Amino acid sequence: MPTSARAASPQLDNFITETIERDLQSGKYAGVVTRFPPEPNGYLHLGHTFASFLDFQTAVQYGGRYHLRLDDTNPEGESQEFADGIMDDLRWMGWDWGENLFYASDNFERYYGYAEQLITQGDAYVDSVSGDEMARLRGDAHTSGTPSEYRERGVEENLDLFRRMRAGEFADGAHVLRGRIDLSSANMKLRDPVLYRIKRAWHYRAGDAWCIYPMYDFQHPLQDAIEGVTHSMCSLEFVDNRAIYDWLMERLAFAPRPHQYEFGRRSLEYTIVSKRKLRQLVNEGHVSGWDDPRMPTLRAQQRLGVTPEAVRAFASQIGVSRTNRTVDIAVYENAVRDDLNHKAPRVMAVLDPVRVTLGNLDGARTLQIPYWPHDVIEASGDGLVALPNGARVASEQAVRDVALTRELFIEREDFSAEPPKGYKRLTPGGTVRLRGAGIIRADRFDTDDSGNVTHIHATLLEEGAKAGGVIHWVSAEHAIPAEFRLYDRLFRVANPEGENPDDILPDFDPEQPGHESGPVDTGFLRYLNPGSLRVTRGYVEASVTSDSQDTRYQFERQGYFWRDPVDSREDALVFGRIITLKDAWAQTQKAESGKPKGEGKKPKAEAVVAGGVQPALTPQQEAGVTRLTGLGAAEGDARTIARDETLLAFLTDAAPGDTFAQVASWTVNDLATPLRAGEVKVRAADLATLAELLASGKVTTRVARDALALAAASGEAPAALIEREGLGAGLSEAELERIVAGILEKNPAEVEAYRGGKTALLGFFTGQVMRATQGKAEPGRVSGVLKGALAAK
RNA sequence: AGGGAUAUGGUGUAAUGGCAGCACAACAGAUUUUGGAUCUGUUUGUUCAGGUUCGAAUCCUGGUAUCCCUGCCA
Repeated sequence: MPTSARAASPQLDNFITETIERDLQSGKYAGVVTRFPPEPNGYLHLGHTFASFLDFQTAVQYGGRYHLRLDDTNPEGESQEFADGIMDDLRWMGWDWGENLFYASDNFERYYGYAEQLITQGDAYVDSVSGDEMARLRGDAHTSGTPSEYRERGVEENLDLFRRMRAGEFADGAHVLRGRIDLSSANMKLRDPVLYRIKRAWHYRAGDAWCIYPMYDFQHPLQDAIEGVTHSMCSLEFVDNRAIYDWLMERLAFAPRPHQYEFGRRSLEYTIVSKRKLRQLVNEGHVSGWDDPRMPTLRAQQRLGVTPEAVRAFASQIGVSRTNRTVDIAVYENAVRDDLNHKAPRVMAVLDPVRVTLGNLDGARTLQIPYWPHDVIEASGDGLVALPNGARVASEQAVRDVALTRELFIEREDFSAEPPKGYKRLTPGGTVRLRGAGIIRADRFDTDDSGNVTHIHATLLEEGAKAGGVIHWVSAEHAIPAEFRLYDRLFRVANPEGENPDDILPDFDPEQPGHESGPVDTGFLRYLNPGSLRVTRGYVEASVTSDSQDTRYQFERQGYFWRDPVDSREDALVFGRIITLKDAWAQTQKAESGKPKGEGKKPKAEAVVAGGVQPALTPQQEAGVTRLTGLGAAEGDARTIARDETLLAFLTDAAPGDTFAQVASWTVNDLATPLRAGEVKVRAADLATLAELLASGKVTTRVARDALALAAASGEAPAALIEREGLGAGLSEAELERIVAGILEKNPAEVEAYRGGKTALLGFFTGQVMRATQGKAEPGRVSGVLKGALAAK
């Protein structure tokens, strides 16, 4: 149920929601409108999950509206099939955008109108140089661009050419429409970006109605504005494009207008999400298709049997920030397991069978074995648990019939003739519990020529027998044969698109060419995991035949499985493994099998020795340093000031004398940033009295700095400000003690923790006192009084 | 190289001058008719060097590292 999943999602709380809350508070927008804008040229994958979740869930959280937008402005590679696929996948995830479905291609006419408006305003022009020439003229990082000879065409000529571009009078590439912004901008995006290009291509929706198509940088902001989007989120690589976004909004005077916010992408260990590489995997047959359960596409995850709730839980858990990050695959696996644990009834299947004969059992017994373990039953709120068909019943009724017969199968791995230390399953002469059926003892076993165990002869023991472990089993007569597909990670390394110098290919053949010399972009193929799909034939207990096809099970001790929705048939069952159970035994085995010890952790990056070097100063700057230190400024402050025109200029009218050092320090530490932003209204000359007040102990450092910040913003003289606010008056001992007592009373838990030894809380209390006294308390005294008060009683 | 962005345990993310917290992972123990789940506990962190401050992950200065931009893709 999407609704319950939504309710279960924890609140988004990140730098974007902070902005939204401010915007809502200030009344900038009446409500929140977001959009998810995929281009229909491929299928959605786990990476998109994050972006769509962020877009949609943010709107949900603020009671706003979310739009689905197909960003189909480049006909190449786009199709209705992809558009439909995207919509199917998003609906599977539980999203419902109702009326708010948009195709960029529906607005080609409006974009065109805005383009003419820009031309008319002189903000856009038709350029007629070749692509190569345009790239050359754009310049590079240290050369500014050169205007093309067409940049100064008149409005009429531009309009005429643009209309003829639309009319199809020119060949592809003959002309483009460019924004006239700034050819010398350090932001390359602003060097007259292309707005429209001529491209004779069949559009899957617009057909051949257009031979010019708008570029992303032009179309996207307009479409946001047309839809009434308020907060437009995109990934980090669009940071530079925001300048075009803002330019367009300003030139076309949209109000209220949307704003763009960028977030860091999330990639996932052991997966790739590059459209080109995914296509390569499909086309070259490394996987069976876009829905091969090992693929990161949503349709593949759907076929794998992962639930949308799990995918959403994952999306909400990975966090939002302004850094691209790679998420630990364990987070995804945990979300999948955690979701299935309470949804998947337990049944038994033997994937790799070996025959067991219970010599003392004649005839069949029918056992009733519970679908759920005790802990899931206990965790059920209403005391009811589900049957595979979904009906909720009392836990005693949540059972299925399982036949116990003389001939059984158990898992090959659950018998060991030479058990390793700590092995808890069946051994020669040893005992083990058959899940739900009792304890058996292995009396003897047969092997084939190569020593493989072929048959175990065992005895079912009486009640009261003891066994160290429990294994699963099925009746050889009653169980249903089935194929099992055991999926593992598609890649052997966490970062298949990276270098992986430590990687050793499993079957490395130095004769085989291509390891070193292969094209770089196919390098990821060498990291394919040869064991990513293992197929076995075994048996599943007969009870599953009466369950619905989409039942997800936990095959006890094996993992979560369901019928492959494509290949499984009534008379030829195929079960795919959604995910394994966690396997603590495998962990300890791996640990035992002697990995080199002392591997510990990787050494921290060496401290850079040259960390403390100061930049070289020009002779003139050196002279400035000498002059400033002569006036009393500290060496470090002097060096900072001498290198900065703004700070230097500010200090020219500072009073010489005892107060200079303090004023210089404030200039560097408190005023530098607002000074450079041109936001400081106070003069350095006015700061001398403040420095005197501080030096004479009339005000505390804290009050002085608060006054400084206020004065800088307002232009008022700081001394007058202190006078007006009454911040100069000292605090009597009695007043301070009263305030301290009040604070201790208000924070009993912290007081107790402090007395219990958490002395770090002294900082917390100090902060409380400073806040309560508006900084008037002297920190030195506060500490003493606090310690005294906390020690008392 | 010019511009832009970013940096908190193994991984991801909080802490908006005042207790470095949470999740996943790992480890240990308890519990268990799943070597699952659950419960308890533990280990591990502010990129570096200075500075301001009673107090810095947070403010200032400088360094380092990583990513993005120079498509008529999005």
